[in-house]
Amino acid sequence: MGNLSLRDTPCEGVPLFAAVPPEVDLVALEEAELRRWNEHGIFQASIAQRADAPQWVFYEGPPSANGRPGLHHVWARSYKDLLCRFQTMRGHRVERRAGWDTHGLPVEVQVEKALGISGKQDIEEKIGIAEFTRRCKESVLDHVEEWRAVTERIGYWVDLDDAYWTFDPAYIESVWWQLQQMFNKGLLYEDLKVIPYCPRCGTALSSHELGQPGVYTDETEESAYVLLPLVDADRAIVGDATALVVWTTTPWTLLSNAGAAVNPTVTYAVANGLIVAEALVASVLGEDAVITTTMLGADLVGLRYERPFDDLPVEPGMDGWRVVPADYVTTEDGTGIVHQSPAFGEIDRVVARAHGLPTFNPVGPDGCFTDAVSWLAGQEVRAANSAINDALAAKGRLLRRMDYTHALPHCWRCTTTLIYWGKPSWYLATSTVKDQMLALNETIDWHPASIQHGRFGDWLANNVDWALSRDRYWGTPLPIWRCEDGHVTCIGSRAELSTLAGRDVSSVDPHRPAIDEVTFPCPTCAATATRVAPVIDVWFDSGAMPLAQVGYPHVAGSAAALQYPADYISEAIDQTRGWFYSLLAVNTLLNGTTPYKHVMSLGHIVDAEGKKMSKSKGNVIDPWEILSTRGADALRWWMFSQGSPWASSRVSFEVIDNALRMTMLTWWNTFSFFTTYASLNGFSSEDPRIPAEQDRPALDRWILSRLATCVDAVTAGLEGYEPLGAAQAVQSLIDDVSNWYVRRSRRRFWRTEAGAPVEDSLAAQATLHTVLVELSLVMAPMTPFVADVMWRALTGASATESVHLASWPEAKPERRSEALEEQMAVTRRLTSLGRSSRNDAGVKVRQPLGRALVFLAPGSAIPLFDVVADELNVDVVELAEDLSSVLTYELVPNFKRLGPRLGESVQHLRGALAALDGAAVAATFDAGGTVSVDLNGVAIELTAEDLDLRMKGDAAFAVTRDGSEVVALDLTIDDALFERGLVRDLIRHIQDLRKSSGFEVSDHIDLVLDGAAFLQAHGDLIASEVLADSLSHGAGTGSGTAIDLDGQEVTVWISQVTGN
RNA sequence: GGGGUCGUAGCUCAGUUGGUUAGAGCGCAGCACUGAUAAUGCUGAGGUCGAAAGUUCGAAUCUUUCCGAUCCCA
Repeated sequence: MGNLSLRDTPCEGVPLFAAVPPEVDLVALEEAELRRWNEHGIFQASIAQRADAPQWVFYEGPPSANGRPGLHHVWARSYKDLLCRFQTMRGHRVERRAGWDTHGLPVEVQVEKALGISGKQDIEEKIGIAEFTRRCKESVLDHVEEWRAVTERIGYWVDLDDAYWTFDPAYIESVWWQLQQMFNKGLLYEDLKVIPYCPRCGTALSSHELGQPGVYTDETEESAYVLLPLVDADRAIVGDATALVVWTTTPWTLLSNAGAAVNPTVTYAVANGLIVAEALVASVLGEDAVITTTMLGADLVGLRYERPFDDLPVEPGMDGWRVVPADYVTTEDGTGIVHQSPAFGEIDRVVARAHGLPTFNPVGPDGCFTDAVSWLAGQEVRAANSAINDALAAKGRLLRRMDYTHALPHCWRCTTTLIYWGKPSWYLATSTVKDQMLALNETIDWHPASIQHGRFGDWLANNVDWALSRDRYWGTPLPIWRCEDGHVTCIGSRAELSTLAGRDVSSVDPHRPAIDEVTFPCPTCAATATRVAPVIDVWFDSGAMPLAQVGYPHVAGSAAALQYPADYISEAIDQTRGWFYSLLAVNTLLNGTTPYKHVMSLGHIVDAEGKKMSKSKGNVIDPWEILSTRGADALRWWMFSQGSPWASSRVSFEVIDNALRMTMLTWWNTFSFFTTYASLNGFSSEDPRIPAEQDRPALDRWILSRLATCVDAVTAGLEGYEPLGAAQAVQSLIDDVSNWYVRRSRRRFWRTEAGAPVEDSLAAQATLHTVLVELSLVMAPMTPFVADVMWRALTGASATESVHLASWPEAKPERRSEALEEQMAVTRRLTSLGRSSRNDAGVKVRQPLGRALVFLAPGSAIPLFDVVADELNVDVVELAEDLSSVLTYELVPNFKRLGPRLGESVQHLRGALAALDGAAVAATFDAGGTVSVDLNGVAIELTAEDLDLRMKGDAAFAVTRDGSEVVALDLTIDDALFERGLVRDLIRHIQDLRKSSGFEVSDHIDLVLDGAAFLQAHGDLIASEVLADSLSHGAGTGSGTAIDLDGQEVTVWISQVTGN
């Protein structure tokens, strides 16, 4: 019977499947898909078709476009895209607006480099602020193009044409308005900020500059143990103490002393009339010092003392020179009491602010004492240490002076030793909303969960006010104007500024320097108010993004366009103190709510050695190297399937190729296999003869159950922000489809067995079709390109349609059968055991065997015996019931049940069970009985559930065992079995010959065999297996092919049947 | 120096509330299949779960300390 006669009759109007080759050029495929998506506006359509659907809000954390996008950016962008695509298919409207973080020091530094200049002086004098900020903007725009290209190429769907830009005037005005809200609540204030400062260059150094090699080198300074005499102290607490002792390595800061800090939980002692931490008495006061009293630091709080120097005038309301509590104080060194000078130590400043200590700054920008300290005026501060110690000694306030060597930072430009110096700065009072932020943090769903109370929670708990101002150029200008009398006005828009200025400045560039030129009469005193110099921290820009991206509230329609809060944000873990924090801080200050509900905090991409990628190490992988050779889906799939998103991941071409081969190409091959035969058979998924799913063979129902299980797992994984579980579920399904379902079903696709019912083949094709269609749906968010190509090929969709416009597959509980899945699992385990037996016995699968005995644990699922038999090439598989002759049971306690009941003695139970006859126990349990076992003299009753019965032992068979499951192969090979083995061998050789002769798989042949007379009895089998229309024995014409069948020579002639 | 995360097979990584047989892929060794074929599959070897102590009847899993890696901060 010819193949054509077996063709299904195609349904009208339903297109046939085109055969797809197994080789695939993913890069070309993806590029074609990108063009198609663009041409037909698929992304826009995916949002537009859900115009009335419930929103699922996503915020794009704006990348700072000051460099080329690297692989780590692709990493984060892939996870963003993943969930946005998923939630879209789930039926949400997911608007995604791109955003660019455009301001900031890194941009300025890059422009400085490009211009060959360095430092603020150069910028102002050589270039001018106007030209400089113009160049900064230009530089950002340059890089955005590269970002755009990568973003599109990886399939990250985000609206790049309607992106928000932090330099946009509407954005800046929204930032201003948000700052004004905070200012009006008294949350924006000016105070000193203590910064590492180079007195020679007159500039602060950034932490980045401090991180340069060679910046920290050892310096020796004259440190001092200083007495602070107590004033009006309560003797009940301090006993005979007369003074506190503090230690400082910077005596020059004593002029501005404002308080002394103790740790409230540390024990302090009075010895020789002086107070120091008890643990430090010997090191400060000597081994022979005698302790007369001890007390907790908390007891000392509030004590007053005489200030060491009184050069600086005390103003009304100042309340200093007392003991305050501070948890950071330790007894590692010094005296356990720490001198506080808020203008010269950042911790001091924070402590002082918390406890109302005054601040003095007698040091000028040149690093020298000012005239406020007449006897030191003009002296460089560190050089004055010795004179200061002399003065203390003269007053009897110096306990000890000594040289002390420690590492200090130096200016990388001029090697001058840096000092920590207080500079006026603007702060946001975030610490006033610390508890609120902590409470909001409890409502945020973090992935991984450890961030919530770990890195992020810790960071919030230690919150200090946000130092907002930056003395730079390219940033959002701080919207504060001040007159000579110090009256401060905070504006919220250019319109407001116009009103104050009495002229229209609503189209003035809100950047420096243009905005600096706008002045107005102070609303309080009418003196001229000018803008204060600083710009704001770029992190505020990004934190203000939920409102600012729509220009709220000034832009018309912005209130309606607001999307707040976000359901989902995702960035790398370094954003914990960056964007994750700035978003929460800004919005807590503004309206007391969290701006995001779910966060995915990603690990870093590192190189194959686990080192962070950096330009200086030269180990950076350019994303294009992968995108142009393996493609975006390969990269994405590797990311999602390789491991936890939050663990750092080692990337290399090797691991990506591996992921590609293992799953993507297997998947494609299965797809190709399906289309090959669907095309050949003229299959239509609408064919009315296709049996209903529940009427299909077990193998079909099994893979459909596995499919439903997989869909459920992917849904749960992506709904739960745990993509790894989703990817693993797909991976395992693809493996099951390819390596079990297709392999077991191949003959059903061939359609060559004359007697086989067409329904069976249709069932197989329809089943595989369903699996592949749903697989393309669940893979769509992960590998959007391949999924779309497959989905359209499988559904006959046109070029304007897309899997990304489709709905997520529904859960189909009716398809799932745990029992069937377990049955198949047992089947596969037994098959594996049987193969192991064959391996051990050295009997190849082509050689048929008579029977296999299988043994299962009581209550085990029953395998599909015919499948096991077929896989193992045995005639029968028998479930053996009485094992006592060849096998026995090992009785293992069910620890989970018995542990709590028996306690410690459970450990002896296993030994006690050895005395029992396993087979007898099994029989008793089967009959519903219980057994009694003697455990250390106590009789214990055990039920079937209390014991795990495992097979053990061996027999005259080839036996392989794993746990309770055993396969014993009967190795007896009689003449008949042996002959059948030879026939299989011959068939294989003929198939080889067909192929080497260039025949198609569907070509029919005429076959002539000469030799090995026993073959004549197997003619029908041979003929049907090799598609022989005729088979004759005896010499053929021409030269045949000689085949050796275990010593018997057979000569074979084949020729193609023509005119069929 | 402080804090976070991580240490599981030669390599890259899973491991669901603690349960007595710790898994996968790659690599390696052997074998099979030959109608998805320069493809694929199977079988196997390989682990004192970084170290030590503790909690527990029982620890890869919980606690503490130490060692190492890495990130953030100073």
